Amino acid sequence: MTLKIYNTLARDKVDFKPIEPKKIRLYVCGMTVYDYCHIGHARVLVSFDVITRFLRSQQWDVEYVRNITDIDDKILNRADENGEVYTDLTERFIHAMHEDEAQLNVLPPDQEPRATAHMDGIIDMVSQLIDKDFAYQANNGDIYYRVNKFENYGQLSGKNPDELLSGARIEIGEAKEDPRDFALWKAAKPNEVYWDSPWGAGRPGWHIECSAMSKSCLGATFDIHGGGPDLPFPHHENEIAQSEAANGCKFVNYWMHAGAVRVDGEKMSKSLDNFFTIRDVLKKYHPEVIRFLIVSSHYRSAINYSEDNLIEAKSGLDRFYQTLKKCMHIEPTALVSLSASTYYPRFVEAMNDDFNTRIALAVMYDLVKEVNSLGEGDENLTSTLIAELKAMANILGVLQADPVEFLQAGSTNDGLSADEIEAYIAERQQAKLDKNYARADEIRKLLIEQKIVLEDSREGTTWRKE
RNA sequence: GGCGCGGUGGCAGAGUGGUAAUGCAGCGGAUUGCAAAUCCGUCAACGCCGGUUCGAUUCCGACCCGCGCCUCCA
Repeated sequence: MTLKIYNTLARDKVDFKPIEPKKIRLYVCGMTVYDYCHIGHARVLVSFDVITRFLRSQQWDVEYVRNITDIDDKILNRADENGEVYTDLTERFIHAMHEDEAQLNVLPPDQEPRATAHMDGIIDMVSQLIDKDFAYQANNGDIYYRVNKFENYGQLSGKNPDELLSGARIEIGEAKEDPRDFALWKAAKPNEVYWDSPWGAGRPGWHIECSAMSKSCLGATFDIHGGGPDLPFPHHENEIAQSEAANGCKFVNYWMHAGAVRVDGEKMSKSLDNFFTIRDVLKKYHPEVIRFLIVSSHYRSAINYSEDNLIEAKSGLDRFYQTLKKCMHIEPTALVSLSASTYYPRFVEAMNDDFNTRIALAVMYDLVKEVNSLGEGDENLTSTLIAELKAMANILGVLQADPVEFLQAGSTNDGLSADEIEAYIAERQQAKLDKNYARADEIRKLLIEQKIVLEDSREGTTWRKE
C-alpha cells in the first residue's frame, strides 16, 4: 500500500517516495520559547506526533527532528520586560512546553536542536552564502540574503518575486539592497547578547537557524519538512533559498503544513492576542479531549476552537470509554497479527491516504458498534476486537486513560468527592431494596445537579461525570 | 490588489462521475422500578448559475459568501 502525502510544493496529494528505502527524515519547525504553548501549537505537536506514530507502525524508520528557537527578538524583548536573563526565560518555557507535550501524550522527537547550540553551523552557512554571493553585509553591520539572486524564490508559497518587490514595505533607515532581502545575521546592539562571527558580534536571523539545524541533524537533502499554517511564507520560502543556495542541492522533497486553529472564525495567533494556552484548557478538560478534538478532523483543514467542540470531543471519547470499560485489562494486539482484522486494514488505508484521521476514527467507531452489539457469550471475539481497538488507538495516541477514571473525571474538578458519591449510591441502593423509589430518584436527581450520572447494571451501580 | 483554500443534514466532519461515511443532538422501539449506558429503527445535507456528460455534490467556467498568506506568528 502506498503512502500518499499532500505536498505544499506540488499543491497536490502525491505518492511518497523516500530518499532511502523505508527511511523518513522529518524536520518540523518547533516553538519560539517566550511564552506558553497555545492550541495552535498543540495542533502541530499532535498532528506530527500522530504522523510519526503511524509511520513507525508501518515499519518506516522515522528520524524526527523538531527544533527550539531559543534566541530571537521576541525572546529578548520579553526577557527585557521581565527584567530577567533571557536564558532563564527560555529554560522556563522549554520546561513548560515539555510538560504540555507530556500532558497531550506527544512523544519527544528524536532530536530537539536549539538554535543557540548550532551557532557554528549557522555561521558556516552564512559564510558560504557570502562566498557564493548570495549574501552581503550592509552598512549597518547586518548580513542579508540577496533574494534577487535565487531564481526559484516564491516556488513554495506561489509568490511572484516581482510582485513581492512592488508590495514590499520599506523601513526607515533601510540598509538592504532590495526590500525583499531578509536578515541572516543581525549585528549586536549595545548590551545585547551576541556571538562572535567573521562579520562581527551578533546573532542569527530566524530563518537561517532552521536551514543550519536541519542540515546538521538530517543532511542537506531530506524527505519531509513540516510546520504550522503561517510558515510557508516567508519562513519556509527563505529556508529553501538559503539551503539550496548554500548546499547546491534540493533541500526538501515534501512540505507538509498543518491547518489553522480558529477562534470565532479568526485565526488564533499570538499577534492577534486571541489565543488559548494548552494549560488554560487543561484546567477544565482532560488532555485527551484536546488531542481527540485535533484528531477528529484532517490535519490540513481549519478547526474551530470552541467550548461546544470540546464538549463534543468529550462525548465522542465517552463512547469509546464506555465500551472499553466493559473489558478492562486487555492488551493491544501486536500490529503484525492484525492482518486478519476487518477493521485494521481500513484504518491503515485511511492513514496512508494523507493521514486521514477522521476516517480512521470512523473505522474505530464501527468496531465499537460491533463490540457493543455482541452478546455475553462472545467474550473471545470481544477481547479480540477490544485489543484491535487499542492497537489503533495507540497509533492515534488516544484512549490511553483508565476508562473509569476518564469517565469520572468529567469536565470539571469541583463538586462532590468520590466518597460522597459512593455514600449516596449506597443509600440509593438501600432505598431501592426497600422499594422506596421516591428516595432513590431523589438521590439520583440530586447527583444529576452535580453533573453526576448514575448507571445501573447487573454488576451494580457506577457513576460518571458529564 | 496578488496568490491560495473552503462553502456537505440541527451541529461537527469525511468522501465520491451513478443508492453521500462517522460522531453528537432529535424522534420511535427494545432494555430499565424509572433513568443512564447500550442495541435496533428513523428523520434530515452537497452556496448560486451555466457548461461537459446517458448521468455532477464530485470535472470546467462565472458569481456570491467565508477564510488564509502577502509583516513577527504553529
